[in-house]
Amino acid sequence: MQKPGLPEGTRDFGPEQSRRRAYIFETVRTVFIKYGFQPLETPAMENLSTLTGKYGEEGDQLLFKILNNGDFLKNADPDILTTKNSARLVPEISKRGLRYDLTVPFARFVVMNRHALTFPFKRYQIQPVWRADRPQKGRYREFYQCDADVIGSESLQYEAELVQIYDEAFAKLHIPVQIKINNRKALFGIAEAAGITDRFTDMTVAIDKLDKIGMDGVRRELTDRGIPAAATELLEKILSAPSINALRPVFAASETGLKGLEELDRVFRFLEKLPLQNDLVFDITLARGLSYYTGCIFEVVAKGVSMGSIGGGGRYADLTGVFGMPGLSGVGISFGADRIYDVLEALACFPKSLTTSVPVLFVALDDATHAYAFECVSRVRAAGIPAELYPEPGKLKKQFEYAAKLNIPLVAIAGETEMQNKTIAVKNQQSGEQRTMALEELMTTLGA
RNA sequence: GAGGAUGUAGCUCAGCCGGUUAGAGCGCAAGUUUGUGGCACUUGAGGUCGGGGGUUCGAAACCCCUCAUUCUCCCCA
Repeated sequence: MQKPGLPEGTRDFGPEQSRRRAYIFETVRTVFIKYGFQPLETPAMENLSTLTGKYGEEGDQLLFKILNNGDFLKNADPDILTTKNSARLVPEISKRGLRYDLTVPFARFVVMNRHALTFPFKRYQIQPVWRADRPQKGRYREFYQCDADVIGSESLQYEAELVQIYDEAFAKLHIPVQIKINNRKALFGIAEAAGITDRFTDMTVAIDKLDKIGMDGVRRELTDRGIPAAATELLEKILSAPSINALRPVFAASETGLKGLEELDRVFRFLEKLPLQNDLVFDITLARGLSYYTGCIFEVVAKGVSMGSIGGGGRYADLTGVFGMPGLSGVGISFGADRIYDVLEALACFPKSLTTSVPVLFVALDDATHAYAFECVSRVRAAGIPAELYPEPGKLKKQFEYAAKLNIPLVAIAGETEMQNKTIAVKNQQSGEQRTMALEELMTTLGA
């Protein structure tokens, strides 16, 4: 016998968890559909060549690789085998991997199906992704993303729409959030102003941590990364007055920087007269890791819960270029369903109705009434009402306990008398009240 | 990749410096109640103390190794 277990960072979802997760997916999906996004599903595994090189060096290490089938060592290069160089061995023995996000598979899909698609193409996708990261709080090795992307248009209208989607979905989920927005071009403008465009990535990584490690920490980080003191000083000045208008003079010499501010301005103007239920804030320190972002970038954090970001996204000018279809601009957002789950739990914000499986349980006392109850439960189901019948007639104690444990609010008892009178004794589990009624009345109560 | 923490009953955990038959709460099963759950009481089942090795008269406890889980950093949803 072996002890059962799960791979690190993965989880089972019991009935209640599954119902709660479905609630999150449905809420998000409903909003996606409302904004005209179309469903898409792609395989769990992709060719490794599709995935590698898209997420930076770190990302490649976090990819789950799938071992080739068959005698995969037979054709592997013997030199590589003997040198034990893992990095070089991987392509020899693995040609597929689990997807790391939904955006790259989407780009692959768009390129492969360009003739069949109408642009701008808006798709949503709700599927699991896998990352070989070290699991910790709010971080799993298998987790769901709910993505909405539109590709084939540069209109900033879509940035505004995606903000509305975030706002609407989180309002529906009753999670108060802060939607942060920034623009990679604005970030580049800073680098230009500071004369450190060659250290752009180092710079963004450092200032991204401002709210976490403070200005002193950022200064240290910049110095450690070898950014000159003069540039650091200027950065400090810029970060201390972070509003779109305040940045304009700084970017006087940076065309890209000004363009970034302009784009941000457009997005805010779209939304100006349309009140949001959550905060939309410009945050110049927001950087986001994925290197393919080129324009506006988003991140969502829940207020009052320390959980990292529960959503993120942005615009990428040329995501499909690597697959041979350049010049197609896209913008998208992602909801981190698993973290949203954790936040909803921390906030105790799940609807109570999600704990009930069926509204009524039928119970019987002996074989004869069991048959009668079977008829009753069938008729109730035929009317479209979920219902259950306990499989063992007799001991009512057991049957009532079953109803209590499954949170079933009504128990319908079929006894000798009820069967003869074509009625059913219905007990309300919460109030303890019990009344004998015709089956039709029960169905009416349950809203048939 | 770097560093901490924790592994004892189905679950959550107690078990202090090594010392008799390893405990509690919850849960589970049966009963008090053969047409009525939650409450109460009674009884019962259930443990290779993560695994391996070592120290010792004696190890759940101390040491080493190993496996697993979890948290932090890096990075991210």
